[in-house]
Amino acid sequence: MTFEEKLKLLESGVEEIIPRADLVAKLKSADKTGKPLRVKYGIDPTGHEVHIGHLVPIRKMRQFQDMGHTGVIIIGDFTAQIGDPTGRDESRPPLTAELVKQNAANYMEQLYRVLDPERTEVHWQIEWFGGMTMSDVLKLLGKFTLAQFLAHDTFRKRYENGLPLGMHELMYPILMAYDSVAVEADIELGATEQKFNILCGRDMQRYFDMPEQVAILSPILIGTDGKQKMSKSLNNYIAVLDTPADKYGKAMSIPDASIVNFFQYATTLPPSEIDMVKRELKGGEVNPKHIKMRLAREIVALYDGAEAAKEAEAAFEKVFARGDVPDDMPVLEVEGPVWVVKALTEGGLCKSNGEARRMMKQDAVKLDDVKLTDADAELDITGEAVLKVGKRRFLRLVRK
RNA sequence: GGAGAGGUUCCCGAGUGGUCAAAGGGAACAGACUGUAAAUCUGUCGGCGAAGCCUUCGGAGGUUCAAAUCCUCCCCUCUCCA
Repeated sequence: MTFEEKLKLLESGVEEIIPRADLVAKLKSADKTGKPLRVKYGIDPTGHEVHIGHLVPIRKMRQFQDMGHTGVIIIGDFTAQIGDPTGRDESRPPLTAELVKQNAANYMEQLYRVLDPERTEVHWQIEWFGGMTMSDVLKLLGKFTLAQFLAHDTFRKRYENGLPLGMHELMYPILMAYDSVAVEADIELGATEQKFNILCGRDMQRYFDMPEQVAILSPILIGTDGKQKMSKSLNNYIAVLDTPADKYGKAMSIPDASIVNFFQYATTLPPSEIDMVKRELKGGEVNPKHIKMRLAREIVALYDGAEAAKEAEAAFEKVFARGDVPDDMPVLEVEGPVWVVKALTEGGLCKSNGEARRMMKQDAVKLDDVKLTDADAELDITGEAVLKVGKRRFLRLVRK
Protein backbone atom coordinates (compact mmCIF):
# COMPACT_ATOMS: atom_id res chain seq x y z
CA MET A 1 0.00 0.00 0.00
CA THR A 2 1.38 3.38 -0.91
CA PHE A 3 1.47 6.19 1.58
CA GLU A 4 -1.33 7.95 -0.25
CA GLU A 5 -3.49 4.86 -0.16
CA LYS A 6 -2.91 4.41 3.51
CA LEU A 7 -3.80 7.97 4.23
CA LYS A 8 -6.93 7.70 2.17
CA LEU A 9 -8.03 4.60 3.99
CA LEU A 10 -7.41 6.18 7.38
CA GLU A 11 -9.38 9.22 6.39
CA SER A 12 -12.33 7.29 5.11
CA GLY A 13 -15.47 7.17 7.19
CA VAL A 14 -14.09 9.82 9.46
CA GLU A 15 -15.86 13.00 10.40
CA GLU A 16 -12.95 15.15 11.41
CA ILE A 17 -9.21 15.02 11.85
CA ILE A 18 -7.65 17.66 14.04
CA PRO A 19 -5.23 18.68 12.73
CA ARG A 20 -4.92 16.74 9.54
CA ALA A 21 -1.47 18.02 8.81
CA ASP A 22 -0.19 16.48 12.01
CA LEU A 23 -1.59 13.12 11.05
CA VAL A 24 0.28 13.24 7.78
CA ALA A 25 3.46 14.27 9.53
CA LYS A 26 3.18 11.57 12.16
CA LEU A 27 2.51 8.88 9.61
CA LYS A 28 5.48 10.00 7.55
CA SER A 29 7.79 10.05 10.49
CA ALA A 30 6.60 6.62 11.59
CA ASP A 31 7.31 5.32 8.12
CA LYS A 32 10.78 6.77 8.25
CA THR A 33 11.75 5.69 11.75
CA GLY A 34 9.80 2.43 11.78
CA LYS A 35 8.44 3.39 15.16
CA PRO A 36 4.74 2.54 15.39
CA LEU A 37 2.29 5.26 16.29
CA ARG A 38 0.42 4.90 19.53
CA VAL A 39 -3.29 5.06 18.80
CA LYS A 40 -5.39 5.55 21.88
CA TYR A 41 -9.00 4.77 22.59
CA GLY A 42 -10.58 4.93 25.99
CA ILE A 43 -13.43 2.80 27.15
CA ASP A 44 -15.66 3.32 30.10
CA PRO A 45 -16.39 -0.04 31.60
CA THR A 46 -19.83 1.06 32.68
CA GLY A 47 -21.91 -1.45 30.77
CA HIS A 48 -20.88 -4.76 29.37
CA GLU A 49 -22.63 -4.85 26.07
CA VAL A 50 -20.72 -3.40 23.16
CA HIS A 51 -22.73 -2.32 20.17
CA ILE A 52 -21.59 -1.69 16.65
CA GLY A 53 -21.70 2.06 17.20
CA HIS A 54 -18.85 1.71 19.67
CA LEU A 55 -16.90 -0.14 17.07
CA VAL A 56 -16.73 2.59 14.49
CA PRO A 57 -13.54 4.01 16.08
CA ILE A 58 -12.37 0.52 16.98
CA ARG A 59 -12.44 -0.52 13.36
CA LYS A 60 -10.40 2.55 12.62
CA MET A 61 -7.92 1.36 15.23
CA ARG A 62 -7.73 -1.95 13.46
CA GLN A 63 -6.77 -0.19 10.26
CA PHE A 64 -3.91 1.44 12.09
CA GLN A 65 -2.90 -1.90 13.50
CA ASP A 66 -2.89 -3.45 10.07
CA MET A 67 -0.40 -0.78 9.10
CA GLY A 68 1.83 -1.81 11.96
CA HIS A 69 0.80 0.74 14.55
CA THR A 70 -0.08 0.06 18.15
CA GLY A 71 -3.58 0.23 19.53
CA VAL A 72 -3.71 1.45 23.10
CA ILE A 73 -6.90 0.77 24.96
CA ILE A 74 -7.44 2.63 28.19
CA ILE A 75 -9.79 1.08 30.66
CA GLY A 76 -11.35 4.02 32.42
CA ASP A 77 -11.56 2.59 35.88
CA PHE A 78 -11.50 6.09 37.32
CA THR A 79 -13.58 7.81 34.70
CA ALA A 80 -16.12 5.02 35.10
CA GLN A 81 -16.61 6.24 38.62
CA ILE A 82 -17.67 9.55 37.14
CA GLY A 83 -19.59 8.52 34.09
CA ASP A 84 -19.06 10.44 30.90
CA PRO A 85 -21.10 13.61 31.23
CA THR A 86 -20.95 14.17 27.48
CA GLY A 87 -24.37 14.22 25.94
CA ARG A 88 -26.04 13.32 29.18
CA ASP A 89 -28.38 15.44 31.10
CA GLU A 90 -28.02 13.67 34.35
CA SER A 91 -25.34 12.28 36.57
CA ARG A 92 -24.62 8.62 36.63
CA PRO A 93 -24.37 6.51 39.72
CA PRO A 94 -20.84 5.30 40.38
CA LEU A 95 -19.88 1.66 39.90
CA THR A 96 -18.21 -0.73 42.26
CA ALA A 97 -14.64 -1.76 41.57
CA GLU A 98 -15.73 -5.36 41.19
CA LEU A 99 -18.27 -4.50 38.54
CA VAL A 100 -15.80 -2.34 36.65
CA LYS A 101 -13.37 -5.22 36.52
CA GLN A 102 -15.93 -7.60 35.20
CA ASN A 103 -17.26 -5.14 32.66
CA ALA A 104 -13.78 -4.43 31.40
CA ALA A 105 -13.08 -8.10 30.83
CA ASN A 106 -16.30 -8.54 28.91
CA TYR A 107 -15.65 -5.42 26.95
CA MET A 108 -12.18 -6.45 25.86
CA GLU A 109 -13.40 -9.84 24.78
CA GLN A 110 -15.83 -8.13 22.45
CA LEU A 111 -13.28 -5.64 21.17
CA TYR A 112 -10.96 -8.45 20.19
CA ARG A 113 -13.50 -9.45 17.60
CA VAL A 114 -12.16 -6.48 15.73
CA LEU A 115 -8.76 -5.68 17.15
CA ASP A 116 -5.49 -7.47 16.61
CA PRO A 117 -4.43 -8.68 20.06
CA GLU A 118 -0.80 -8.77 18.97
CA ARG A 119 -0.81 -5.04 18.45
CA THR A 120 -3.00 -4.02 21.32
CA GLU A 121 -1.88 -2.63 24.65
CA VAL A 122 -4.35 -2.43 27.47
CA HIS A 123 -3.87 -0.01 30.33
CA TRP A 124 -5.88 0.83 33.38
CA GLN A 125 -6.07 4.36 34.66
CA ILE A 126 -5.16 3.16 38.10
CA GLU A 127 -1.64 2.60 36.75
CA TRP A 128 -1.06 6.34 36.77
CA PHE A 129 -3.85 7.76 38.90
CA GLY A 130 -3.45 5.19 41.65
CA GLY A 131 -0.30 6.82 42.97
CA MET A 132 -1.24 10.45 42.58
CA THR A 133 -1.35 12.78 45.53
CA MET A 134 -3.77 15.62 46.10
CA SER A 135 -1.13 18.06 45.04
CA ASP A 136 -0.68 16.22 41.75
CA VAL A 137 -4.39 16.42 41.23
CA LEU A 138 -4.48 20.13 41.98
CA LYS A 139 -1.76 20.69 39.45
CA LEU A 140 -3.81 18.97 36.77
CA LEU A 141 -6.89 20.93 37.71
CA GLY A 142 -4.98 24.16 37.50
CA LYS A 143 -4.36 23.64 33.80
CA PHE A 144 -7.96 24.30 32.92
CA THR A 145 -10.45 27.04 33.60
CA LEU A 146 -14.13 26.99 34.31
CA ALA A 147 -14.74 29.16 31.27
CA GLN A 148 -13.21 26.48 29.06
CA PHE A 149 -15.60 23.96 30.46
CA LEU A 150 -18.63 26.16 30.25
CA ALA A 151 -17.84 26.66 26.60
CA HIS A 152 -18.59 22.97 26.23
CA ASP A 153 -22.20 22.43 25.31
CA THR A 154 -22.86 19.55 27.63
CA PHE A 155 -21.71 21.40 30.69
CA ARG A 156 -23.23 24.69 29.71
CA LYS A 157 -26.63 23.25 28.96
CA ARG A 158 -26.77 21.33 32.17
CA TYR A 159 -25.72 24.42 34.04
CA GLU A 160 -28.12 26.75 32.27
CA ASN A 161 -31.04 24.42 32.55
CA GLY A 162 -30.60 24.14 36.25
CA LEU A 163 -29.70 20.48 36.14
CA PRO A 164 -27.33 18.95 38.64
CA LEU A 165 -23.72 18.99 37.56
CA GLY A 166 -21.26 17.37 39.92
CA MET A 167 -17.78 18.83 40.39
CA HIS A 168 -16.38 15.39 39.76
CA GLU A 169 -17.97 15.42 36.34
CA LEU A 170 -15.75 18.32 35.41
CA MET A 171 -12.86 16.01 36.16
CA TYR A 172 -13.85 13.61 33.44
CA PRO A 173 -12.16 15.39 30.55
CA ILE A 174 -9.16 16.13 32.73
CA LEU A 175 -8.58 12.51 33.63
CA MET A 176 -9.05 11.49 30.06
CA ALA A 177 -6.63 14.16 28.95
CA TYR A 178 -3.98 12.95 31.34
CA ASP A 179 -4.37 9.42 30.00
CA SER A 180 -2.96 10.71 26.76
CA VAL A 181 0.07 12.00 28.61
CA ALA A 182 0.50 8.74 30.48
CA VAL A 183 0.44 6.53 27.42
CA GLU A 184 2.14 9.05 25.15
CA ALA A 185 -0.61 8.91 22.62
CA ASP A 186 0.07 10.03 19.07
CA ILE A 187 -3.49 9.71 18.02
CA GLU A 188 -6.74 9.48 19.88
CA LEU A 189 -9.83 7.96 18.39
CA GLY A 190 -13.35 8.69 19.43
CA ALA A 191 -16.79 9.68 18.33
CA THR A 192 -17.40 13.32 17.48
CA GLU A 193 -19.06 13.84 20.83
CA GLN A 194 -15.64 13.20 22.34
CA LYS A 195 -14.14 16.20 20.58
CA PHE A 196 -13.90 18.32 23.67
CA ASN A 197 -12.41 15.56 25.76
CA ILE A 198 -9.90 14.58 23.13
CA LEU A 199 -8.85 18.15 22.51
CA CYS A 200 -8.29 18.54 26.25
CA GLY A 201 -5.80 15.74 25.76
CA ARG A 202 -3.88 17.88 23.30
CA ASP A 203 -3.82 20.74 25.80
CA MET A 204 -2.65 18.47 28.54
CA GLN A 205 0.15 17.02 26.45
CA ARG A 206 1.27 20.51 25.59
CA TYR A 207 1.41 21.39 29.28
CA PHE A 208 3.63 18.39 29.75
CA ASP A 209 5.87 19.39 26.86
CA MET A 210 4.87 16.47 24.79
CA PRO A 211 3.93 16.29 21.14
CA GLU A 212 0.19 16.74 20.83
CA GLN A 213 -2.01 13.90 19.77
CA VAL A 214 -4.13 14.01 16.66
CA ALA A 215 -7.85 13.72 17.17
CA ILE A 216 -9.60 11.40 14.75
CA LEU A 217 -13.30 11.76 15.23
CA SER A 218 -15.73 9.21 13.93
CA PRO A 219 -19.31 10.02 13.18
CA ILE A 220 -21.85 8.86 15.68
CA LEU A 221 -23.71 5.87 14.40
CA ILE A 222 -27.42 6.37 14.38
CA GLY A 223 -29.57 3.77 16.08
CA THR A 224 -31.85 1.23 14.45
CA ASP A 225 -34.73 3.62 15.09
CA GLY A 226 -33.09 5.99 12.65
CA LYS A 227 -33.62 8.89 14.99
CA GLN A 228 -31.26 8.91 17.90
CA LYS A 229 -27.69 7.81 18.33
CA MET A 230 -27.20 4.15 18.88
CA SER A 231 -27.22 3.46 22.56
CA LYS A 232 -28.06 0.77 24.92
CA SER A 233 -30.45 2.81 26.99
CA LEU A 234 -32.53 3.66 23.95
CA ASN A 235 -32.61 0.03 22.98
CA ASN A 236 -31.87 0.87 19.37
CA TYR A 237 -28.58 -0.93 19.10
CA ILE A 238 -27.05 -3.91 17.39
CA ALA A 239 -24.77 -5.62 19.87
CA VAL A 240 -21.56 -7.36 18.94
CA LEU A 241 -22.77 -10.38 20.84
CA ASP A 242 -26.20 -10.45 19.24
CA THR A 243 -26.78 -13.63 17.29
CA PRO A 244 -26.34 -13.31 13.54
CA ALA A 245 -30.11 -13.65 13.19
CA ASP A 246 -30.69 -10.79 15.62
CA LYS A 247 -28.11 -8.61 13.91
CA TYR A 248 -29.72 -9.30 10.59
CA GLY A 249 -33.22 -8.64 11.87
CA LYS A 250 -32.27 -5.45 13.61
CA ALA A 251 -30.54 -4.21 10.49
CA MET A 252 -33.68 -4.92 8.49
CA SER A 253 -35.73 -2.86 10.88
CA ILE A 254 -33.90 0.38 10.27
CA PRO A 255 -35.82 3.06 8.37
CA ASP A 256 -34.94 3.46 4.71
CA ALA A 257 -33.69 6.95 5.35
CA SER A 258 -30.84 5.56 7.45
CA ILE A 259 -29.61 2.96 4.99
CA VAL A 260 -26.82 5.06 3.57
CA ASN A 261 -25.70 6.12 6.99
CA PHE A 262 -25.34 2.51 8.05
CA PHE A 263 -23.52 1.57 4.89
CA GLN A 264 -21.08 4.37 5.46
CA TYR A 265 -20.30 3.81 9.07
CA ALA A 266 -21.28 0.29 9.95
CA THR A 267 -19.74 -1.55 7.03
CA THR A 268 -16.36 -1.61 5.35
CA LEU A 269 -17.64 -0.99 1.86
CA PRO A 270 -15.39 1.31 -0.16
CA PRO A 271 -16.75 4.76 -1.01
CA SER A 272 -17.28 3.80 -4.65
CA GLU A 273 -19.64 1.01 -3.64
CA ILE A 274 -21.48 3.29 -1.30
CA ASP A 275 -21.98 5.76 -4.10
CA MET A 276 -23.56 2.99 -6.05
CA VAL A 277 -25.90 2.22 -3.20
CA LYS A 278 -26.87 5.86 -3.07
CA ARG A 279 -27.63 5.88 -6.77
CA GLU A 280 -29.70 2.75 -6.51
CA LEU A 281 -31.75 4.20 -3.70
CA LYS A 282 -32.27 7.40 -5.58
CA GLY A 283 -33.13 5.68 -8.83
CA GLY A 284 -36.10 4.00 -7.23
CA GLU A 285 -35.80 0.95 -9.46
CA VAL A 286 -34.51 -1.33 -6.78
CA ASN A 287 -36.74 -2.08 -3.82
CA PRO A 288 -34.98 -0.54 -0.85
CA LYS A 289 -35.66 -3.77 0.94
CA HIS A 290 -33.08 -5.52 -1.21
CA ILE A 291 -30.53 -2.85 -0.56
CA LYS A 292 -31.21 -3.21 3.11
CA MET A 293 -30.76 -6.94 2.87
CA ARG A 294 -27.33 -6.37 1.51
CA LEU A 295 -26.64 -4.02 4.37
CA ALA A 296 -27.79 -6.59 6.88
CA ARG A 297 -25.56 -9.19 5.24
CA GLU A 298 -22.57 -6.88 5.35
CA ILE A 299 -23.08 -6.14 9.00
CA VAL A 300 -23.46 -9.74 10.04
CA ALA A 301 -20.51 -10.80 7.93
CA LEU A 302 -18.31 -8.22 9.56
CA TYR A 303 -18.65 -9.81 12.97
CA ASP A 304 -19.76 -13.36 12.36
CA GLY A 305 -18.47 -14.17 8.90
CA ALA A 306 -20.00 -14.45 5.45
CA GLU A 307 -21.37 -17.91 6.11
CA ALA A 308 -23.32 -16.78 9.14
CA ALA A 309 -24.64 -13.85 7.16
CA LYS A 310 -25.98 -16.14 4.48
CA GLU A 311 -27.65 -18.33 7.04
CA ALA A 312 -29.14 -15.37 8.82
CA GLU A 313 -30.58 -14.15 5.57
CA ALA A 314 -32.07 -17.51 4.71
CA ALA A 315 -33.62 -17.76 8.15
CA PHE A 316 -34.98 -14.26 7.87
CA GLU A 317 -36.54 -14.96 4.50
CA LYS A 318 -38.06 -18.12 5.81
CA VAL A 319 -39.65 -16.49 8.82
CA PHE A 320 -40.65 -13.08 7.57
CA ALA A 321 -41.13 -13.41 3.86
CA ARG A 322 -42.73 -16.84 3.90
CA GLY A 323 -44.22 -16.64 7.36
CA ASP A 324 -42.60 -19.90 8.28
CA VAL A 325 -41.10 -20.67 11.67
CA PRO A 326 -37.37 -20.46 12.33
CA ASP A 327 -35.25 -23.58 12.74
CA ASP A 328 -33.82 -22.43 16.01
CA MET A 329 -36.02 -21.37 18.83
CA PRO A 330 -36.26 -21.90 22.56
CA VAL A 331 -37.87 -25.13 23.63
CA LEU A 332 -40.26 -25.76 26.48
CA GLU A 333 -40.92 -29.31 27.51
CA VAL A 334 -44.34 -30.07 28.85
CA GLU A 335 -45.55 -33.16 30.61
CA GLY A 336 -49.22 -32.91 29.90
CA PRO A 337 -51.77 -30.25 29.11
CA VAL A 338 -50.49 -26.76 29.93
CA TRP A 339 -52.34 -23.58 30.55
CA VAL A 340 -51.56 -21.25 27.60
CA VAL A 341 -50.66 -18.35 29.79
CA LYS A 342 -48.19 -20.47 31.76
CA ALA A 343 -46.61 -21.71 28.57
CA LEU A 344 -46.16 -18.16 27.34
CA THR A 345 -44.51 -16.94 30.53
CA GLU A 346 -42.45 -20.02 31.27
CA GLY A 347 -41.25 -20.14 27.73
CA GLY A 348 -40.10 -16.54 28.08
CA LEU A 349 -42.39 -15.20 25.40
CA CYS A 350 -44.18 -12.92 27.85
CA LYS A 351 -42.95 -11.22 30.96
CA SER A 352 -46.01 -11.78 33.05
CA ASN A 353 -49.33 -13.54 33.01
CA GLY A 354 -50.92 -10.17 32.49
CA GLU A 355 -48.87 -9.55 29.38
CA ALA A 356 -49.68 -13.01 28.11
CA ARG A 357 -53.38 -12.36 28.53
CA ARG A 358 -53.07 -9.01 26.81
CA MET A 359 -51.24 -10.53 23.89
CA MET A 360 -53.98 -13.06 23.48
CA LYS A 361 -56.59 -10.39 23.65
CA GLN A 362 -54.75 -8.58 20.89
CA ASP A 363 -54.75 -11.55 18.56
CA ALA A 364 -50.99 -11.85 18.79
CA VAL A 365 -50.76 -15.47 19.89
CA LYS A 366 -50.73 -18.41 17.56
CA LEU A 367 -50.21 -22.11 18.02
CA ASP A 368 -49.10 -23.67 14.75
CA ASP A 369 -50.80 -20.86 12.82
CA VAL A 370 -54.03 -21.13 14.72
CA LYS A 371 -54.97 -18.00 16.60
CA LEU A 372 -55.44 -18.48 20.32
CA THR A 373 -57.79 -16.10 22.05
CA ASP A 374 -59.04 -18.01 25.06
CA ALA A 375 -56.78 -17.13 27.97
CA ASP A 376 -58.14 -19.98 30.01
CA ALA A 377 -57.37 -22.63 27.44
CA GLU A 378 -55.24 -25.62 28.21
CA LEU A 379 -52.89 -26.74 25.50
CA ASP A 380 -52.74 -30.43 24.99
CA ILE A 381 -49.89 -31.10 22.63
CA THR A 382 -49.11 -34.37 21.00
CA GLY A 383 -45.58 -34.44 19.74
CA GLU A 384 -44.63 -30.81 19.35
CA ALA A 385 -46.05 -27.47 18.34
CA VAL A 386 -44.85 -23.94 17.84
CA LEU A 387 -46.19 -21.15 19.95
CA LYS A 388 -45.81 -17.68 18.48
CA VAL A 389 -46.31 -14.21 19.89
CA GLY A 390 -46.25 -11.34 17.47
CA LYS A 391 -43.97 -11.64 14.51
CA ARG A 392 -40.78 -12.57 16.17
CA ARG A 393 -41.25 -14.47 19.37
CA PHE A 394 -41.26 -18.22 18.97
CA LEU A 395 -41.30 -21.19 21.29
CA ARG A 396 -41.28 -24.87 20.51
CA LEU A 397 -43.48 -26.87 22.83
CA VAL A 398 -42.43 -30.48 23.15
CA ARG A 399 -44.48 -33.14 24.87
CA LYS A 400 -42.27 -35.28 27.03
C1' G B 1 -26.35 29.57 56.96
C1' G B 2 -31.20 32.38 55.09
C1' A B 3 -35.37 32.58 51.51
C1' G B 4 -38.01 30.08 47.67
C1' A B 5 -39.21 25.93 44.14
C1' G B 6 -39.16 20.83 43.49
C1' G B 7 -38.60 14.88 43.84
C1' U B 8 -45.11 11.09 40.53
C1' U B 9 -45.39 4.82 37.15
C1' C B 10 -39.40 3.47 31.26
C1' C B 11 -38.94 9.16 30.05
C1' C B 12 -41.46 14.02 30.08
C1' G B 13 -45.46 15.65 32.81
C1' A B 14 -50.83 16.42 35.16
C1' G B 15 -52.85 15.36 39.69
C1' U B 16 -53.59 19.03 46.47
C1' G B 17 -58.20 13.92 50.92
C1' G B 18 -62.23 9.48 48.31
C1' U B 19 -64.79 8.53 41.62
C1' C B 20 -56.38 7.23 41.33
C1' A B 21 -52.97 1.69 39.17
C1' A B 22 -52.89 7.73 38.80
C1' A B 23 -54.80 12.66 32.79
C1' G B 24 -51.85 13.90 28.42
C1' G B 25 -47.52 13.14 25.39
C1' G B 26 -43.15 10.22 24.07
C1' A B 27 -40.96 5.45 23.93
C1' A B 28 -42.27 0.42 23.70
C1' C B 29 -45.44 -3.74 22.42
C1' A B 30 -49.61 -5.90 19.54
C1' G B 31 -53.37 -5.73 15.36
C1' A B 32 -54.58 -3.78 10.12
C1' C B 33 -51.71 -2.14 5.76
C1' U B 34 -46.47 -3.50 4.21
C1' G B 35 -40.69 -4.64 2.72
C1' U B 36 -39.51 -6.70 10.66
C1' A B 37 -39.13 0.67 5.97
C1' A B 38 -41.90 5.16 6.40
C1' A B 39 -46.78 7.20 7.03
C1' U B 40 -51.63 6.10 8.86
C1' C B 41 -55.56 3.91 11.80
C1' U B 42 -56.74 0.73 16.20
C1' G B 43 -55.57 -1.37 20.80
C1' U B 44 -52.31 -2.37 25.08
C1' C B 45 -48.88 -0.43 28.33
C1' G B 46 -47.78 -2.60 37.76
C1' G B 47 -48.49 -7.85 39.77
C1' C B 48 -51.58 -12.11 40.89
C1' G B 49 -55.01 -18.70 37.19
C1' A B 50 -58.56 -12.18 36.64
C1' A B 51 -62.29 -12.74 41.60
C1' G B 52 -61.28 -9.50 44.27
C1' C B 53 -56.91 -8.56 46.31
C1' C B 54 -51.66 -6.95 46.66
C1' U B 55 -47.53 -3.42 45.61
C1' U B 56 -46.42 1.73 43.51
C1' C B 57 -46.26 8.56 43.61
C1' G B 58 -37.93 10.45 47.32
C1' G B 59 -37.50 7.74 52.71
C1' A B 60 -39.49 6.84 57.71
C1' G B 61 -43.39 7.78 60.92
C1' G B 62 -48.31 10.12 62.00
C1' U B 63 -53.61 12.16 61.29
C1' U B 64 -58.08 9.96 58.92
C1' C B 65 -63.21 5.31 57.81
C1' A B 66 -59.97 6.82 53.48
C1' A B 67 -53.49 9.74 51.78
C1' A B 68 -49.68 10.78 45.60
C1' U B 69 -52.62 14.55 48.03
C1' C B 70 -52.71 16.80 55.19
C1' C B 71 -48.82 16.81 59.51
C1' U B 72 -43.67 15.63 61.56
C1' C B 73 -38.71 14.27 60.84
C1' C B 74 -35.05 12.83 57.31
C1' C B 75 -32.60 12.38 52.28
C1' C B 76 -31.78 14.58 47.47
C1' U B 77 -31.96 18.56 43.45
C1' C B 78 -32.45 23.52 41.62
C1' U B 79 -32.75 29.11 42.11
C1' C B 80 -31.63 33.62 44.67
C1' C B 81 -28.96 35.92 48.88
C1' A B 82 -24.05 35.50 51.68
